[in-house]
Amino acid sequence: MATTFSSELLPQLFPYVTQAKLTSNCHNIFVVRCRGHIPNESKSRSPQKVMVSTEARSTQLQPHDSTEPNFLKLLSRSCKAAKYNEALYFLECMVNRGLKPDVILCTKLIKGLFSLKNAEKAVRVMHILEQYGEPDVFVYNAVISGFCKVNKTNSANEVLSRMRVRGFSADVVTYNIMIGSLCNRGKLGLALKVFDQLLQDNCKPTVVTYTILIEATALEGGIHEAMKLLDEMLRKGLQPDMYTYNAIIRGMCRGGLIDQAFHFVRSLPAKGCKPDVISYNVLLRALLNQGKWKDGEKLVAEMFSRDCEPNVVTYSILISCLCRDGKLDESLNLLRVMKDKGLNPDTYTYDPLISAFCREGRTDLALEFMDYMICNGCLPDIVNYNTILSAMCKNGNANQALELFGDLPQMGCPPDGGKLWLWRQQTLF
DNA sequence: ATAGGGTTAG
Repeated sequence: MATTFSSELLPQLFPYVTQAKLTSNCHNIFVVRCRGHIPNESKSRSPQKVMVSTEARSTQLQPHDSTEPNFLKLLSRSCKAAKYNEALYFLECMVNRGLKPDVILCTKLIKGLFSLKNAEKAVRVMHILEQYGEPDVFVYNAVISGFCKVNKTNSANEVLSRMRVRGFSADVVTYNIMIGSLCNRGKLGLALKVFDQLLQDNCKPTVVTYTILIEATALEGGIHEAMKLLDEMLRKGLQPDMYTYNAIIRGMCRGGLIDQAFHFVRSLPAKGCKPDVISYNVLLRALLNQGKWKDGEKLVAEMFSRDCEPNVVTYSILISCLCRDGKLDESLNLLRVMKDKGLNPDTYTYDPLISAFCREGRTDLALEFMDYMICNGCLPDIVNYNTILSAMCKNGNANQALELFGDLPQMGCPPDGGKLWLWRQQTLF
């Protein structure tokens, strides 16, 4: 089958890549060159990191020896620089010297450690606060949220009882974290039970609570049920915001009710709101999914005229749908247009193009394209790699796939659950 | 200092 893209277009778009095309193992060359830009947190705990600079000298906040570093300041700096392991070290130095830990910094630190997937250390910070400082509900919410995000419900519940034992009761944010987590895992029924608990606990739901439930309900129970929740929150005097309305719009679009979605969007000004770029993106996606390109174009024009300019996601949607319809030339063209407008394509933007090259049986071009994105400051994520790995396996190039697979950890992109999937693919051969 | 939104693979 002939490729649907013109090979002349590539050199114009990717001069750097095509120039290097003839060198073998091009992918790795780019990888090595670009890896230097990957920000890498210093994990150093060496004493020379704990130097006192003049501006780090003692202030009035914490009494300490003037020959000793100001650990509070160092802690704050490390947190700001997202060096959380280092920050934990300074926190430990602080409390070892009898200084009281700062609760706000510790909350940040907990979030940061969870983002490094280090729940254990995050819990250690909570313990330090309990022992040497004064934890508050923000701290416990951060820990509960961290556990919920990695689906450790039991640990989250333990923290919940722990905070209660210490005299803190769950607030609406605590409830929203738990409700949101359940909804994300498709357990709307349980989420609604927790919602009942919230009400019995004479805790007042907020617009966020209802928005979470509306989103999940639109997905599971349909838009009709979701609209009932919208009515309920209005009856309670809660004012929906664009998060809420966009959840409704998305629900309508997902159910194929595009006309109703448009009608709803047109009614927003009367409700004191106006559609934002997300509302438009949802509508655009729905139109293009039905192949309504003319209407899509009109909508994009409206975005410009309504002072709601297309953003990276808008372009990603257009590029994705063009690729789906086999219009690779136009996709590549659009990629250039968005870059000219100063928008930075991300992994979502590039993936449909990678996918399109793969569909043409050109995993070689897909790899080159990946080099191109790396050199444009966008590191491929696991989805991008899986796109290529999958194509390689399908084309019977399992060895090539395995080689690339082996490179993932050093690319700063360790394989996900797709590892199992890869082995499943392998058994086909 | 904490909670909710749009677009990628299989």
